[in-house]
Amino acid sequence: MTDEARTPGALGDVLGLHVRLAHGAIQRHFAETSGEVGLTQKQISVLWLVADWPGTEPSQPDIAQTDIAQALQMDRATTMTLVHSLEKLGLLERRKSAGDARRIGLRPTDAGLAALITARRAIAANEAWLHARFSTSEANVLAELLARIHR
Amino acid sequence: MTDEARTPGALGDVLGLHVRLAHGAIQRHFAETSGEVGLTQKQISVLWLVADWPGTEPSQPDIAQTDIAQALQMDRATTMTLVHSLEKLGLLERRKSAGDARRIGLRPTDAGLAALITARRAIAANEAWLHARFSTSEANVLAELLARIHR
DNA sequence: TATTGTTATACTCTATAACTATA
DNA sequence: TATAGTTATAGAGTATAACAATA
Repeated sequence: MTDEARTPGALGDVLGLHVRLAHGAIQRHFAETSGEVGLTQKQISVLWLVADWPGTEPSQPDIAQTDIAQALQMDRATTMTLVHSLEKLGLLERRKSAGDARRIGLRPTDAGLAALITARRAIAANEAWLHARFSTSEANVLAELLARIHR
Repeated sequence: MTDEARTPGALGDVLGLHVRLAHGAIQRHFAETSGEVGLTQKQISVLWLVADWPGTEPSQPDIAQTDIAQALQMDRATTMTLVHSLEKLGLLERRKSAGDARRIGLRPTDAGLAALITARRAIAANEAWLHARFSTSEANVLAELLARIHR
């Protein structure tokens, strides 16, 4: 198919718009149903990443802001805002990396791990709402196609 | 599949995250490559909607903010910001509807129609970048699955 | 020179709540 | 009562640019 042929003739043909509207719908639904959680999806993503980071062994370096920025495809400054908001809430703590003094390692606090359990439940509920309209294979296809965009 | 079974075990299993990252990637690419256009994707969507509105016949009412809010799934206040920004740029004009004095009909100006041509070219380029990773049928599937989320 | 974190700043998007005018 | 537009306000999210400390 040539580029000409796929030039959108109507607004509804624009794939980017479908992604944007879907994103908005998901955001809205999460905001409306996650009242008790008190964390945004983005904050939860960060907390989740920090908690899942494999470097719990002393030899491995803790996760740092750069790693989060890369994983979630954000600017360093944007990442800082998120990380500091979680620190302010007492959900993660920061300490200088042993190996590289520029890096500041991040670890979830006990409160952070507890909050993550609640938060993941809210994410799971949101996912269930989302998946309700798809078969398992459709959901897998959707995730794979979307990953091609952001990978 | 039960809800239990689809509870995400890792952050990468979260479908909502894939939508969010894909949305971000598209936004970023458009922002980086659309320099000359001077309009955001959202502004272009509004201008496009106004220009495509069928009510050019005197009998039909012009499109109003409420219609845009519904089509793009935005709050009325959010819609206002967008519409006013386009009016300030001289790309569309507003005038009271003949039938219903509460509605303010929107029409593209000549400058608006000219800007839309350039803007649609930028959208087409962004779409081409997006579609480059999909076959035609994959793109159709993706659009359809996303529509199920926001429809 | 490059990387990490930081600060300051700004813009877009989004929404809520309260208001006016009209239906 | 309900709808359309408005205003004021606020909070996310995002990014850029310039800076200090470290590699």
